[in-house]
Amino acid sequence: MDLSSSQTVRALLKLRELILSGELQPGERVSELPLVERLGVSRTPLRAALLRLGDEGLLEAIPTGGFAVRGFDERDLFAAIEVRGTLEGLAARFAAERGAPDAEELAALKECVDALDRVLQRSAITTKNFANYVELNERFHSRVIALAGSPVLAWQIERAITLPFASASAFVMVQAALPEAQTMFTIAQDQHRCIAQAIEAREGARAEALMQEHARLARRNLELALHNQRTRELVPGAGLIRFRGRTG
Amino acid sequence: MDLSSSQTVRALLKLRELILSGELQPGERVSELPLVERLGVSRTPLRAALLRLGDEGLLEAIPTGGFAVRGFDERDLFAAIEVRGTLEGLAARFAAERGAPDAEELAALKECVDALDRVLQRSAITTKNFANYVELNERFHSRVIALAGSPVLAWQIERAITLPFASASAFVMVQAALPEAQTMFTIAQDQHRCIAQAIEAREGARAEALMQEHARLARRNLELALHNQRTRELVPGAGLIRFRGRTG
DNA sequence: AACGGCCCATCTGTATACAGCCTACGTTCT
DNA sequence: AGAACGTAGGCTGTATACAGATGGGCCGTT
Repeated sequence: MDLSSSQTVRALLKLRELILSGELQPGERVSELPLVERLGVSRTPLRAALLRLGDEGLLEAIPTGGFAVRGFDERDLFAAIEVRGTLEGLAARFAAERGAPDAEELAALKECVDALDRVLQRSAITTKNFANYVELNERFHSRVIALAGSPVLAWQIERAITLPFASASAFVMVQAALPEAQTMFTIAQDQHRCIAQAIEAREGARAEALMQEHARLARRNLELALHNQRTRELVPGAGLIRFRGRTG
Repeated sequence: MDLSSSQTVRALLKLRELILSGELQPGERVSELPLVERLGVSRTPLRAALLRLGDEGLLEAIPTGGFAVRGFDERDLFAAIEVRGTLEGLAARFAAERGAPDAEELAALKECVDALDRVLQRSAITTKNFANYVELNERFHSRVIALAGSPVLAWQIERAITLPFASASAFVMVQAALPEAQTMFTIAQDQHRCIAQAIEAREGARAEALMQEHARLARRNLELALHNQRTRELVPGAGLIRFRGRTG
């Protein structure tokens, strides 16, 4: 059976989109029957999708049964980013301290940094080369994790970034809309390069610290974005975030 | 509906027990129909349990459909412990660096350390006061996480320790059977005390480092246990572990 | 008019029937 | 005898029917 077009996957994607787009408010109960006709799938695959989103953290179980949309505040976002940075930092350290790192994978990582250099040197990040940057950025992170050589760690990181605003490129789109954009991209890219160097030089502590700081750049982007009415709604899953004070 | 005695929970517990006890071999396909009669539940709650165990990491999805029992090797266990130590270290740092820590929660943490002292000073850890120690140990870890004051971090840690050999007290039972038992308990308890002191003194880096090292004690216990034929089968989920060389 | 109890609508949890697909075994052809 | 093809069995994915429980609304009473 083609899983990529299975009813379960379809329900999962549609439902996740429904939640992230804010059509379902935080705290709101997610009833099955209304969604059955809304998503065009039967209850069984819908339930599977609900269970999955519950594990992902977008939904929380209601004690009496069923699920409700989970809400987040700023501190939750910061914590999620810090968790990702910590785990990716661990991956960077593992990669650096590994006994026999794959020379090919190391070369692939450095190639990735070079490719990012070319994208950034060519021009400012616009919507045109934006997707390209995001893809390279994600590839960089994937390669560091691959170099760590630990399936369990990779799996845990994967689980940790299921929250929409925790992943590495969650705020890149926000970043591009900020006045500080170019500075941020420059700093991030320098961190990419230093991390690759640290891994190659077997400097585990340095690689770890750099990767953690790299994640904190995402936090700074988020802080800037949240204090700006215009960029606020660009944050992924903005509808789930309970802003302090008045809402945007 | 009483969730604690629901068919889904019953299936989940029985199935988890079946996997951890080794009745289902790693790599073996977990078919639904045979389990329906074996567990006495219908396919629907059984499927829910399978999905859940897939998210927990005990099962892995088969590309063509269904699930298989996941296997682990020593490196996987070490990575899982390191991940837990890293996240709990983060929690300890959060707890230490928190703006206004709850004085009551801090007192509860110190009370927990004192209680552990009393258990350890009274006598050697035997099967008698063993459960007591495990409970206090888990309470200590819970209280540090509570002091961190981050629901997202707590949730991520909860998710990270779903692997049976990743949790804080996974190897305590093994530890008690080792010749080095008393030394290990003494060291662990000193770490407990120092972590509490570091949190109280707002020494974030120290609290984090201590908690990480505390987790590495579990790793040392595991290493000792795995090199001993007698203690090897005491490791939780031992049936899932592919030992290097010949099997025990 | 306010409060309490009863009833109904609705929802979840569960069981089961059905359809398509994968796999493995047996048979047949070369 | 070996390989390839066909068939049958079993398995998963999906849909739907049924039961228990829960919560809200309405009506009656005070």
